[in-house]
Amino acid sequence: MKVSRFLLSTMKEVPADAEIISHKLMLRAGMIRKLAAGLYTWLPLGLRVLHKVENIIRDEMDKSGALEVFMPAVQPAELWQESGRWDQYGPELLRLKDRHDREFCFGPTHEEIITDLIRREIHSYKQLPANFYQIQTKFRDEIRPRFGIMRAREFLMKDAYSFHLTQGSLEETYNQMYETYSRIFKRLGLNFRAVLADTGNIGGSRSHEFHVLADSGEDAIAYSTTGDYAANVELAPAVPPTAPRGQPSQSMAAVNTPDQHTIEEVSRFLKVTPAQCVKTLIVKGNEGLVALVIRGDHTLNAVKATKLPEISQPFTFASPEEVRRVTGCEIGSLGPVGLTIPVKVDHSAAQLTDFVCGANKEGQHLVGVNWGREVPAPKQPVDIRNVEPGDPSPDGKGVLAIARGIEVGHIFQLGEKYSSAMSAKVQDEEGRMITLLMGCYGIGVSRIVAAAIEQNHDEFGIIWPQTIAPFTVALLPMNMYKSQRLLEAADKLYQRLLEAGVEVLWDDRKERPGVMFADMELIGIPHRFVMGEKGLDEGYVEYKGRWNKQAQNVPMEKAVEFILEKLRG
RNA sequence: CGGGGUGUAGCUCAGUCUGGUAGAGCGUUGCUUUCGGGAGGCAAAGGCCGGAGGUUCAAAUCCUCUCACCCCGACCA
Repeated sequence: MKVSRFLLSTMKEVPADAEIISHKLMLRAGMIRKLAAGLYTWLPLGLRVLHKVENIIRDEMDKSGALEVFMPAVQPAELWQESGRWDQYGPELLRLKDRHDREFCFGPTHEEIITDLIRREIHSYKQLPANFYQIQTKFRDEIRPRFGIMRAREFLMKDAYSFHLTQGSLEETYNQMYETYSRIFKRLGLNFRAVLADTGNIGGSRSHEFHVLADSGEDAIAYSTTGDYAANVELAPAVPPTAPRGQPSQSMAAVNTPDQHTIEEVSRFLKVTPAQCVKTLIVKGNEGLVALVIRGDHTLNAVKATKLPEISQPFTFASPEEVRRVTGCEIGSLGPVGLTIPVKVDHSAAQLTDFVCGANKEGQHLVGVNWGREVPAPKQPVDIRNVEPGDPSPDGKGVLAIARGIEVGHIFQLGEKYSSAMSAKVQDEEGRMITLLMGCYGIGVSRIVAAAIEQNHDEFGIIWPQTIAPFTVALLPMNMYKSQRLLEAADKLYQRLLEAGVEVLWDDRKERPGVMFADMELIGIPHRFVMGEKGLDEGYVEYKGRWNKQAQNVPMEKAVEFILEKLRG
């Protein structure tokens, strides 16, 4: 490709609304342009990368034996009503009506569609197991689209759905997908980690997420520093303390704590550690309000809390008015002592003796509080906090550390959730109708492009992993339009590279060298040949890898072979 | 959805408080130069000041309404 025939829309300045590095670089490199909130056009440069990602995924999925299909993006409401998700999904589901006033949605995912297809097409156990995938545009009406393509509303996703007669077969395919995903992310040149995950509103049981490790990641993942354990913090269980609760040594007393509301303020004011305090959070339950008590230095895990039978879904904090009605005081002075609503206590908080808590009176806290004395001892402490770095690993090996990750893949064992709701059944060997078991496996294709940039960039721009670079080699002749023989030499090398199947981008613009260098570095082409009159005289081209500090000279006639060698290596 | 903010040239932004003929830098086009790191010079094109209504002799500027976009937001108890 010649730059003069390409749309190279690079920018020096950064559009004001880009926050994270991948968003800035994708805009500056001319990969994407925003149309509206969460909606992006892919320019030719970006699309080349997107297609590379897509093709690697397609290749590995095909190798795994999965079959590609292509389902409609727009889906009839009936199927969603049948699965029950039409009502469950909420405002994230973009709903539409056609001219006959029939209801549709723009698919955020395709469980209903594939299940409908399979129940019509597959009738015998002999056709199982089966795994179908597609690469499709999805739409989720996110509350707050941000970070460019990273959290867009419209995005490209690879989703696969497998069907099984037995749990064993489901597990086999699940494990195979786990391996396939690992190969895909490895080929994409990403530093990633598979972690245990919550199943969210897709439903089902067992689940892993694949995260690209990056500080800008929106998810926190907990992993054992010595063992194999890794899980999304949403899910990672906090190991309950094993030691029995100690004996009280203080008597309870109320102290004045004027204008001290946060744990930090109160603990500093009273000269105790946050871990010696408890915080009381009041949330909506299925029957009135419920108080949740956790240790002052811990944070609530809403995903875990929502799984308690007493807590209503979705997880919602009580409003200040509701809190006042139930406790008679403001948020900021709450405590478990004397509460009349149900109280659920985290394991670590239940372990405390002589602790500090709000007095349920404005400007007062209680010290020397003890379970089983001023407050009923929690009969069944619960796990409702986020794990912290240094907590014991749930598998008993080592302690946990926390890293940030970008979720790029998610695999689930759905079980019968959709197949039973939509009665997708086949006959087994004995002619019995068996409800299918399902697995589902997603990859955020467009998000991967952003994630790859988060992991691979420097002050000059993007540094593409070889396998997804939009072009392999940048060919930069210096002042070519002043030298006919340089132009001819550049053209010759260009043709030779093309014939060798190398994706070369020839900067044939009448630009100054600085502009060419800056552009090619910004758009992240991994290999660069620079040609000048001097090199021509002496029979070499200058080579520099995008990640190299130093350039080197390569004999002109060896240039193609040199690149091919680099690509093999 | 709640709170905050921003809409002026393709991009980044001044100008708005204090009303009086629309600005800069970058980019674009043409010419020029000593042309290996976004260089210099000359010239030019390009804006209903997000939209609608109002106040005024006069509105980018003041008022009202609207639309769009951005940021923050339940782990505070």
